[in-house]
Amino acid sequence: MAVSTNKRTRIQGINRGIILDAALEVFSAYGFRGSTIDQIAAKAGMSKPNLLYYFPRKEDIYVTVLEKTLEDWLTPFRDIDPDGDPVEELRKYTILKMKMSAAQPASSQLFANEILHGAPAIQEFLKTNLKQLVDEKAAVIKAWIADGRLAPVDPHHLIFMIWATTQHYADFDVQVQAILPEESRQPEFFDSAADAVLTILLNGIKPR
Amino acid sequence: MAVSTNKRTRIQGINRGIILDAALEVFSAYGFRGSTIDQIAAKAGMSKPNLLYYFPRKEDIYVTVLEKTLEDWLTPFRDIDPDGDPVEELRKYTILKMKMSAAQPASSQLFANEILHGAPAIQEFLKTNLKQLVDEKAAVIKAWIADGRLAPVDPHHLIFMIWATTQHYADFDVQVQAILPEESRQPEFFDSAADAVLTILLNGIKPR
DNA sequence: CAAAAACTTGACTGATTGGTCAAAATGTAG
DNA sequence: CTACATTTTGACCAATCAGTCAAGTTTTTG
Repeated sequence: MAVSTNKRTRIQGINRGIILDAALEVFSAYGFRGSTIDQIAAKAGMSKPNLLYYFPRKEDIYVTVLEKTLEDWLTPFRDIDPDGDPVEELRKYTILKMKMSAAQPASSQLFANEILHGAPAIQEFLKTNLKQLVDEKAAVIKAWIADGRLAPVDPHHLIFMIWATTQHYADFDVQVQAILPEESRQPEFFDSAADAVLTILLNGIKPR
Repeated sequence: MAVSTNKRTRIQGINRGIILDAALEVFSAYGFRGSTIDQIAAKAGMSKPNLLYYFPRKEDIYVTVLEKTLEDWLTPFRDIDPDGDPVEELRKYTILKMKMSAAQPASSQLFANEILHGAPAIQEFLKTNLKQLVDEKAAVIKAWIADGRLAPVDPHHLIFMIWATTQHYADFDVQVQAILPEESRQPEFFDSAADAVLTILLNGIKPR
């Protein structure tokens, strides 16, 4: 992490990156209201006024982290290939999302928290950019169905289902870990989770 | 709502109920840290000191609402009948959860928020009561699979999948509404959502 | 290497908010 | 109707926290 973000100078690039990394951890754990600038500053290893030198308001940090995160999570969705094999494309996408849930639960949690509380910072984005992208991919799925290469299911709800299921493992991790039998709670646990999810999902949408 | 809760006196019963209803609305919308006692008191139509007369600490209100909510959501899960038809039992359960997501999104959101932030107030409950209940139902599903009445899938992950998918419609409502085509955003929208979810899910788990 | 620009921070401020308290108002039992 | 218990509230307090400011320190530039 710690990717330099819009570096005007060398130091700016480094420090903005450090701050955003710290902010992701803090905001995802405690939510916007539950996080303090002091916490983020401490985690970033700098004083509060120094942090405010880079991001004048708490909200600026939050929105910046959120937007960066959103882009990350949308990339694999964009990459769904209309010319690929339907089942294979959806398997690939689902596995990728499961892997992201395992590797970066914090960013999924940050996003979940934002939506859960009414998406005050990104409602516009959802209604415009995201909606357009989803409509696009829904059309692709519709075409696959028309060609008889996928069972007839509502594309939007199929997309929701993949999102819900995969992100569940990041967002509800505490619950998953509390419930799963001890022997399943290994590092490779995500593989078997992906297996189970894919079995049900793919059998559910294969053409009949 | 406004069910009298452990009424010592008539007034206590009424007012505790009113407070808990108000608290559910406020906490689910803003989270624990994001909600203020003043907000809850205002929504309950009483002064802050009066509210604190019934629940001495903010956390007391929160925990009480959370526990009440949890019980509500677990009841239909408990009711899954080992002697019923597997596919029919899971269909019934899924539809019920979809309906609850539509009718009481606030309580689902309250719970989601708690888990999302590490379940500080109910971790013990998850590890003991909930785990035991889930293990029980997982055993039922396992038996169904052994009898060839259900496709072989990991029971725990199947349960997670149903939870994730159904609660998604309550917890991510803002996103769902932002993305769904306008013509699908009718009151009956939940029926078509349930349809789509059930189609995929049930086809995914029917014995092959 | 000197001057300017960029960066850093201790000390502070005002607003918010969880919780207290003592006095008043209301309800209830005999 | 009276005495007692319960309920209600305005005024207040202490802690927390976002954001400011002025005075420093470090880095860059010519």
